[in-house]
Amino acid sequence: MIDIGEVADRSGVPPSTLRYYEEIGLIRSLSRRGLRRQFDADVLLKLSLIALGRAGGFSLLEIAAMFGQDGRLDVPRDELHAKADELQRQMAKLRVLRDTLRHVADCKAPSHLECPTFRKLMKAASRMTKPRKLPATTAV
Amino acid sequence: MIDIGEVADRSGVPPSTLRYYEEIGLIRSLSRRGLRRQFDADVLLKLSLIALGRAGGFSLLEIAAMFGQDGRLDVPRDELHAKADELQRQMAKLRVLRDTLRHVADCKAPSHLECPTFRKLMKAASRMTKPRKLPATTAV
DNA sequence: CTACGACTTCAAGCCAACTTGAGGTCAAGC
DNA sequence: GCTTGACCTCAAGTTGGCTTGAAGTCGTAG
Repeated sequence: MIDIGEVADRSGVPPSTLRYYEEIGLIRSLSRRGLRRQFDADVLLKLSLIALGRAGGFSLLEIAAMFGQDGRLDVPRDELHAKADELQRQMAKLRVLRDTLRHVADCKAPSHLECPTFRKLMKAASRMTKPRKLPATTAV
Repeated sequence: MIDIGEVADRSGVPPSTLRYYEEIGLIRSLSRRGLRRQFDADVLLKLSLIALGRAGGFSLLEIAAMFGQDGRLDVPRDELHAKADELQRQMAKLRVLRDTLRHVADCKAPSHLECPTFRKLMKAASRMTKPRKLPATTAV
C-alpha cells in the first residue's frame, strides 16, 4: 500500500494525473488514509504499461481496454495479438522516418527529390501512410 | 500542379486538414484556379512525412521544424540525428510493449506478476518510462 | 494544540489538432 | 445562361488529456 504522493514520486506521474486516471477508471485506489488515496504497489507496473501505451499512440480508452474491466491484463488473445501487430506496423513507420531523417542528415545531393535513396524511402512512406483503397478486383 | 481535391484523394488527407496545415504554415499552396488551391505535386511527399512524424508522436510544430522555414527538409544535421535517436528510443518502447502483449497473450501463468518473463519486461518498461532522476553522485 | 504542507473535491481552463456550419464564389456541363 | 457541386472564408465547436484554482481536510512535527 503506497500513498499517492509516493506513487507520484516513484512513477513520475503527477497526483493530478493519478486522480484523473482513477476518475476515468484506468487505475484504482484501494483505500484512504485520512483523505489520501492509497494504492496497491502494482499500480506502478500499470503506470509503466500505460506510459508505454501512450508512447505507442494508443488512447487511454484503448489502454483501458487492454486491462480487463477488473484491472488485470486479461483480454482475448487475438485482441492482444492485434494490438501487438499494430505496434509492429507502428514500428515500421518509425523505422522509415528514422532512416529518412538519418539519410537527409547525411546525403549531400543538392535536392533530396533527386536522390534515389530518398525517393525510395518516400515511396515506402506513402505506402504506409496512404489509406488502402480496395483494388476493386472482386468488388461489385 | 494539382488541385486540393486531388491532393485530398491521393493522400487521404481531407481538404479541411489541408487548409489547416496551410494556415499553420506546414504546407503551401502555390496558386489558385478560381478559388481552389493548387499544390505542387511534391506536397504528397510532404504529407507522407507529416503522417509518419505524427505517427511517431511528434507535434505539428516539431514536424514544421524539420522542414526549414522555406519548406525544404534542411535542418542542422545534429538536430536531425537527435530526432532520429528519439525515434530509436520510441521504437524500443514499442518493442517492449509489443513483447509484453505477445507474452501476456501466450503465457499461461495464473498471475502475470508471478511470471519471471513478465517481471523482466515490466522492469524494462519502468526503466524506459521513469523520469531519469540524477543519481546525485557528482552533484553539488 | 496549533500550524503546516500535502493531500482532497469540483468546476473551469487550456492546448493541440482538427471538424463543422453558415453563407459565399466559381467554372464546367447541360 | 443557369444550375450544380466542390471549393472558399471565418468563427465556433469538439475531443482527448490533462492542469489549475478556490476552498476545504487531514495527520504529523514542534
